Amino acid sequence: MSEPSRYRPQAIEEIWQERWESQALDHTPEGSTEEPYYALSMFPYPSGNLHMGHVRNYVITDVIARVQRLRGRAVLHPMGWDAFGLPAENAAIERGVDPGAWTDRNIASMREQLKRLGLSIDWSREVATCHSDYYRWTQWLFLQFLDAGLAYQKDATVNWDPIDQTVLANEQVDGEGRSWRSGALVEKRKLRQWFLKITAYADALLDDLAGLDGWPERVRTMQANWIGRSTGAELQFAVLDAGGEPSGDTVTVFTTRPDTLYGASYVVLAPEHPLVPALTTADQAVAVAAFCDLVSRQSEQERTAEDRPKRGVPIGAMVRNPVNGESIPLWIADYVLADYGTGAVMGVPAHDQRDFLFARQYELPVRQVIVPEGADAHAFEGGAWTEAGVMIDSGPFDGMASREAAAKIVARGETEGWGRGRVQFRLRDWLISRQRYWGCPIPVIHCDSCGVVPVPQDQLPVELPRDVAFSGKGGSPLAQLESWVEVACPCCGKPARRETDTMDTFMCSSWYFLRYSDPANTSLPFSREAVDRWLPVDQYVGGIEHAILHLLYSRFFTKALRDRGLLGFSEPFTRLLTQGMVQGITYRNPASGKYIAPDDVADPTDPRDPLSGELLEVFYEKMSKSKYNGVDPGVVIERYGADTARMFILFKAPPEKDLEWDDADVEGQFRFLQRLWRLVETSVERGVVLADGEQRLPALLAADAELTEAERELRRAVHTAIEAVSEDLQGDYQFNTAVSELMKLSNAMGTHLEAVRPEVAREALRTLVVLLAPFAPHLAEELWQKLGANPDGLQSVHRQSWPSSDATALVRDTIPLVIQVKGKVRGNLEVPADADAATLERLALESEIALKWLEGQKPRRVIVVPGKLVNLVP
RNA sequence: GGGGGCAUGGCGAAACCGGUAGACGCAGCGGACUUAAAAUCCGCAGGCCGCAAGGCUGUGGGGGUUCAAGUCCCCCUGCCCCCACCA
Repeated sequence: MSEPSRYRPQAIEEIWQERWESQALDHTPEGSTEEPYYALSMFPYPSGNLHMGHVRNYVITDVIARVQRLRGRAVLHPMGWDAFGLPAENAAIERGVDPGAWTDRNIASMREQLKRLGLSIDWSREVATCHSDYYRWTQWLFLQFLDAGLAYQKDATVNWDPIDQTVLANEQVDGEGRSWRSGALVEKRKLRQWFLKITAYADALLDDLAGLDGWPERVRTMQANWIGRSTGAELQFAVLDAGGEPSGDTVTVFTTRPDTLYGASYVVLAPEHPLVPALTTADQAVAVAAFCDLVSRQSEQERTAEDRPKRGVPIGAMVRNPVNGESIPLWIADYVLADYGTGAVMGVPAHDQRDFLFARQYELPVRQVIVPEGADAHAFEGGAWTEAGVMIDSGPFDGMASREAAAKIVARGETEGWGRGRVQFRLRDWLISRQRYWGCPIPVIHCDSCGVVPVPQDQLPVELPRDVAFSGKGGSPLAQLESWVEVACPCCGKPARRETDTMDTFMCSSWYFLRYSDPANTSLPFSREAVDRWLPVDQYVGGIEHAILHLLYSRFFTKALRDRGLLGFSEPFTRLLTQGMVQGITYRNPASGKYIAPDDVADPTDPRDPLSGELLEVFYEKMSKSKYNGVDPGVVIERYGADTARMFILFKAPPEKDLEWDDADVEGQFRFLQRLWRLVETSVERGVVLADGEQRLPALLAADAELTEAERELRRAVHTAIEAVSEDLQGDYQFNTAVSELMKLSNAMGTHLEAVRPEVAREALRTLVVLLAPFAPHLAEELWQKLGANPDGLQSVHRQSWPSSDATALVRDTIPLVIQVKGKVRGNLEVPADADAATLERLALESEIALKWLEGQKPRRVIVVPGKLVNLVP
């Protein structure tokens, strides 16, 4: 016997990757009759470094794609790059490199890192949003939105960095209202900005969530909350002049509780409300001006601080409550938001906690008009009663249920002309303008004569100029490049100016999944035929951090493009899997708060600060550089191979849960793969190979129904594994238990393989290797070839078909019957598998267990669950 | 404040529709092999009592439904996530 070879992933993985690539094994079958399946990972930003979060994401999608191929589907499994964005521009500013070249280098390096994972990606369909053959179509789609009236310009209040002279995204302003880069206090500025009218689809985006039953409930809820539909009413309060007569002005409030109208003791406007200057009386002018000034200088943080005291001033005017004619004062207050509802609310202190606090502070009347059902007293103290109840002190509505009264009051308002029902959304239109260089240019031209003129389609793409200077100061480099900005108007030919804003990168990522269906199309972003063939995406996989924005924007794009006739479906992603984070072991000195690198901790069982000797806290947290708890995928692959990394990630935790990286567990996975290697090695040495005679198993089964006990056991293990793994890989993906089923099968094979006839051994080996293929593709392929008599005689294991289980192999003659007495398990009884309930009851009653525990009593009741248990209740 | 989720051995986790809780693995312990170690193989392993046979107990806490509850219902506690002066 020769020296057994060892499993050395380094020696096989890259070889197989190259061979698969040269055979175009992962190319998307076009024009095939097989049913299409689209498996998609959220594409990465090309930072240049692959981290474990990426690895987890792509490995999960890869397993899904590989399983679907084995099941006979035509699979589209693409990859691309979300390649516009600030890091490239910062690299340009800080190091003087060209953002495009910097991005392309990162893409090249990340692509190589990805390929080492053995992902079955069709790289021929790769897209990068920063390449003009892609962003040309982003621009084309923008023009579609413009044409549909879904893209428009308006003045908006934005975060303005006065030092860097640029607009910042909300995420780029820290908690103290300072720019993340310049450190300057950010100002609010009004600038003309581009928006997409996502609110036009608010109802559809909300209502269609109900049909997305392949999405996590959590994500659907988050989107629903974000859209925030609330049903209520707009009510008009007439402004009164000094003599108490209507002045002609009207204040309109939005409320979800029209039933509380009789309890309104004041009306309050946002300080920015446009009517404030006109309605302020002379004696309040100074106080109002001072208050507005104070509010405008408050930072975002101050206005949203916890326990914010509510402040306001009366502006002098009075308004009339439309339902009872009462005169009540008009205030302004900082707790009313200018950009929600009408920017005005009615103050009902008895039935709104904020109004209650405000009224108490300024000694405004608190009048209860709804009481809890069954209560007759004015029953609350210290807060507002905000639930539904029964109406009191509300004129003709007294005694009515408040829900009913709400509708009646609105109806009366509609009759009398002071109220109407209204649906309000929290969702705002999407601000897509960025005063940045490294983004997709907005393809419009501003002409003094013609106004906003779209760039003609035959002039797309509007390319980003490469000869720009990056100073990081003075706003967008595009705006400073006169040669690029100055252009003839496509309409009238007179001198005009290009739009210098670029698009939010979320624009580019809102349609990339459509482009993969038809990536080489040079006349359209995608053909209707291709997009309708492959989409919607069958399974989308990515991080929960995109639960709202990216997924909502993509849904909006899909619906808007459907209405333009560009595609024929309403939702882009049929199923969504949000994978958990990858956490690294983290050491922190609790006294100093400093993080310590694991390498600097001498003894992990007694972790000490290497400098001070203090005891360290140990916990798992999301991997990050600053916490020294990251694990480099490249290092892991170098050491254990991609297959071990894949198996570990899949086995360690269910996909949607956080995963704790643990080197010892990685070792454990490696050992498992080594065992599989030896199992096959040993079989091959015994001459058990797959190339010949495999078809003889059915003959053996037919001719020799009396298999040995070991053969039956092994076959049962094989077919149990097929059933269990198949089950784990559909519906909810349970890769962790699927891997554990492979382990069980390998354990059973370790026990029985040498004791069974070759035909039975072959079936087990073949099944194990095919089931393993989606998880550990390189090792499975290597084992597949080792098992073949002629190394080139068998096709790739990845071109096999998913095994189906043989019900006869699962049949048992006897089963262990659980005997319970009064619900407690008291023992097992081996009984014929096909025994009926009466037989089971008799066997149970005759058993020693019954004799011992019933102590001669006759059971009052006997519950028989055939195939499972008998419960004897004395 | 509103909404969503989670809680099972030393650890990661499993458990179909209510039917033997802890599969599978990590760490641990014992044994075989070895001069020795590593690797490998075999075995043990929720807790408590017991030499053992065996018994009691056990899925964050309390109650309930049921022949039977990790699983269903009510209340409580702790942790995580999202939104948040949204009228």
